[in-house]
Amino acid sequence: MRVSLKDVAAHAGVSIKTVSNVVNNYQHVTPAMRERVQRSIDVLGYRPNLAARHLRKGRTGIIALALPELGNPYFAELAASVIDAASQHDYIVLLDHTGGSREQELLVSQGFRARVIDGLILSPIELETEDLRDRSEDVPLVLLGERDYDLPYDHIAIDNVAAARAAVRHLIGLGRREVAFIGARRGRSEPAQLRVRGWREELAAAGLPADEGLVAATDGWGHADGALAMNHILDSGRRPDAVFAYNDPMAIGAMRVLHERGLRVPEDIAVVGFDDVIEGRFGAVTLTSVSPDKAAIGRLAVESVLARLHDRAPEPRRIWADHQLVERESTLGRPAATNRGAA
Amino acid sequence: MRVSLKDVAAHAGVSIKTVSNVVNNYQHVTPAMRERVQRSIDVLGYRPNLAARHLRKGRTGIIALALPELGNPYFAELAASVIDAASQHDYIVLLDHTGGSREQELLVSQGFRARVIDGLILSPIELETEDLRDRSEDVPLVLLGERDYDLPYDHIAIDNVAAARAAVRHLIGLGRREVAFIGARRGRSEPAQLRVRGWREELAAAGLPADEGLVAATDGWGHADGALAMNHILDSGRRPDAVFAYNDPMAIGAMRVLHERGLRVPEDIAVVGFDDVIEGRFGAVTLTSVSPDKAAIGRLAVESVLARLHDRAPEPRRIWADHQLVERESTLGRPAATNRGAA
DNA sequence: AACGGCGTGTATAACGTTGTAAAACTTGAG
DNA sequence: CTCAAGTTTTACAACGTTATACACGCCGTT
Repeated sequence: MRVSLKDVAAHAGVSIKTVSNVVNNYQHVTPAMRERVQRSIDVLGYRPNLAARHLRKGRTGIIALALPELGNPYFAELAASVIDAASQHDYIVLLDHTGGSREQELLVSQGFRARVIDGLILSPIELETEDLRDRSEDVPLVLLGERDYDLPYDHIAIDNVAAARAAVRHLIGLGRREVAFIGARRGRSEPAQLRVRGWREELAAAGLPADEGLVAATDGWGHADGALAMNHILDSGRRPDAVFAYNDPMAIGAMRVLHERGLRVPEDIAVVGFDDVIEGRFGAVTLTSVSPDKAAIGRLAVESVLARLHDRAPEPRRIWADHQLVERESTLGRPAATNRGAA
Repeated sequence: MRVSLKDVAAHAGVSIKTVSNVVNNYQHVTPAMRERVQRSIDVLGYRPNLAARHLRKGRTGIIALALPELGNPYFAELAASVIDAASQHDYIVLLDHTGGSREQELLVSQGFRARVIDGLILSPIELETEDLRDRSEDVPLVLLGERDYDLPYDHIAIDNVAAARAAVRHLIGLGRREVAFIGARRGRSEPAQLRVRGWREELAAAGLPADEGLVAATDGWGHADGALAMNHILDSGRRPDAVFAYNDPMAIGAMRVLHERGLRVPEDIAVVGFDDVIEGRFGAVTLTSVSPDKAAIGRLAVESVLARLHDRAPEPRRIWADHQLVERESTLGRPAATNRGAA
């Protein structure tokens, strides 16, 4: 059986509370007493029972991180950064994945999935503002990612509109004129709305038409969805000279299709992705991408949720993380002359 | 404040234990009483306190899954499969990542990282047999992956030697004669030993020499490590006509180097990876790979750890999951004639 | 010599739940 | 109408921890 405070107390010949005081570094303990108790702790191999501590203090030391998709390396890297940040505050991270479905996101936000947590960091895809409005749960919630919510929760994200505009501006600067957008999500909600808006705004700023036929909606956000969307655009007879994808896996899926159809990247079509995942640096054509500061996002998310947990909670805020555009082969140089007006 | 059994009991005018009986579907409760209590539960919005339940029962309902690397999509997919399998048994998964370092793996195996778990599924990289031998922790442990341990724990893996032999046999069957192996790990431990052994055995079976100069050791198992290893082999003046990589990211890293150096895949050099990650299906050259049955591995791991937890524990066993070789473009066709003996 | 104040250690009562054993109700037979 | 046997409900203790309030001894001061 596991050894408890009582056993240590008996072994050291002191009261239970004194042992507890030593374990918790309570200040009013003489060095002699502290050492005597510590020796008993070491001898017996005592380790505190977290359930009992939790029951007493009302804290578990666990925060949950709910992500739509673990398979996407962006989220995997983000998870790693959250886990690291949390461990620096002696917190453990319970990873959950929602599959990006509204139903699962709702369950998570209302605390039905993981009921042993002090705080929750949620990266929603389909969840609506109204879904969160009547959240009865009392564990602190921090939102992550692109969606725009008007709610009393901290929200950490990069400036998606600005980032998308930078990507499109880069393409236009290379002489591209017909920039497709891949990954506007199908369905009533529009999670990619900010990036589409950035695309639209930057085209307008450059005096170019925003051809809505160059915006491809998809069901998911994986390689296959990007490939499907690219095929869809090309099958419609359009021939853009650039593609901006919602994320890197979709960009890579699109590049595969371009390769299959004999279109060269970047000569015929330039491609820009989003998230800067490692995979984009090792393809036959390396991928230009918007690189969010994942480490900062993870750190800020943990700090926000812990701040709220410890009641040092300021007003709910929107916190911006940095981003930058990383240029690689997929946008190298100006378009090949042959491509213009080929259709 | 949160509502407890006591509050519900007061509201329904019954004892605490009766409410508990209703919550736990205890059998000796009249339908009338059950409904009356249930109504109070619904009205007050009662939700059980897991910490108290844990303290009382000694179970948390959480199992930990410790993986070396979340960024590798193989592990991400595996994690998803474990999470799904666990949720079918009403268990929650706490994901931990060790970075593949011996120190972290040791901490995890001894329960210092996550101290609130009923069971542990660990995929070790560097951990030695001796490290686990004097494990004092009493939570059930299930091992995952390639390492070969002679210890009283369940171990779930595919037959790595057979899988590696199948990959090499496929290459030899295509007429390849100089097959390099990328990813024998540097350092005293040799986690890739089974796959190297398969490589060696199959070459021997085909009457081909096992040129140890074609085995490249690396520090890690990512894209960059594969690229480094490939460069190392080519810089040494050797010119293999096939490469078998420890995993898909390394294979893709190697393919990038081949592309940069103007070597064609598969004409000049065929490439086979391991794990069959999604990324391998969307490169300019799709990747032939050994595909382990990840869903089965996750399911078996969860079932093993829960069996041990519930004392239906049989002898420690080695459990084999299926695998198959998926052929794609990177091994399509026979070698180009020009390449032979080019060096 | 008595007293207040301070620093250190201790008994006790929670936290919310479930297992045990006993009490309180049914039911049916004599 | 009583009693035994069975069914349903209840009181209470325990799980391991920490907060509260108090007791004790030791100072220096009056």
